[in-house]
Amino acid sequence: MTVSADALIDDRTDAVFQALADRTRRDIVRRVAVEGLSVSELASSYDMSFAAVQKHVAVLERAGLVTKERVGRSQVTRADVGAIRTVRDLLGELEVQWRGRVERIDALLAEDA
Amino acid sequence: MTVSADALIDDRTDAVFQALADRTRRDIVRRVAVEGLSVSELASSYDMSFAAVQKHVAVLERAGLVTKERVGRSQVTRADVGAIRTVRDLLGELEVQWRGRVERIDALLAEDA
DNA sequence: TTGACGTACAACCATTCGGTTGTAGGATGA
DNA sequence: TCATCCTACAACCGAATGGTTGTACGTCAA
Repeated sequence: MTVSADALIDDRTDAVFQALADRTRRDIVRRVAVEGLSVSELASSYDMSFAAVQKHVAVLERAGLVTKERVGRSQVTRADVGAIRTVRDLLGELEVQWRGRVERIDALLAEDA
Repeated sequence: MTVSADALIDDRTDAVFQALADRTRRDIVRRVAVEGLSVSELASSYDMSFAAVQKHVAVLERAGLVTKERVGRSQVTRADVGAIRTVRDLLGELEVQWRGRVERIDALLAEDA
């Protein structure tokens, strides 16, 4: 049970970091964090085809960083509330483990002194 | 000047997120955050070739998340002190922008009430 | 000196990625 | 209704990724 759960978490984490590993997608997240934007509004900001931007939004959506909501004929994209916090927490966990290492080093230094 | 500086930051950020977008590499970072490990010590933990693990370490090193130090015939890998914090700060920045959006929504709700 | 160990790196392979163009379908306004 | 706007998606392409095996080089111990 926990094995498959861990695998799911890993899948999710893979997807999230992969999604953020592209500057266009990071820029999209920044912009839709400020206000909801349609795909075509987003597309007009970048020097690439509409389809390319559409793919980027799809990647972000699959990673759960962004949600889409149909409004009339446009599809309004918004940053997901909890997702960014989740990523930061993952990094925070890493930082805690790293801090443990630093404390060990400090302890060793104190021992020498 | 600032343009090229921004481009460099983007390159770095691309590399960091990309490096963390693989569960084996995340696991390596976690482990070398606790204690320095040689590449072969790392390699013995994963069900893949030595060369594959070596490549993963190289990716982490290029992203600046990890440093290698020669000790005898082994190459001790350690998590880089500032790097993880840098990544967390990047996420923090995103979260600040997202929080700005939430405050706008709160303001609108207050207006209605 | 000679093995054995730890590492580096090249070459190769299948798959994924980031981009393109083209086609098709649902919603809107005249 | 009909032209237009916005979106969706398939097919394709070159480059990068994640893995493999094989070869070569430095370092240590006997």
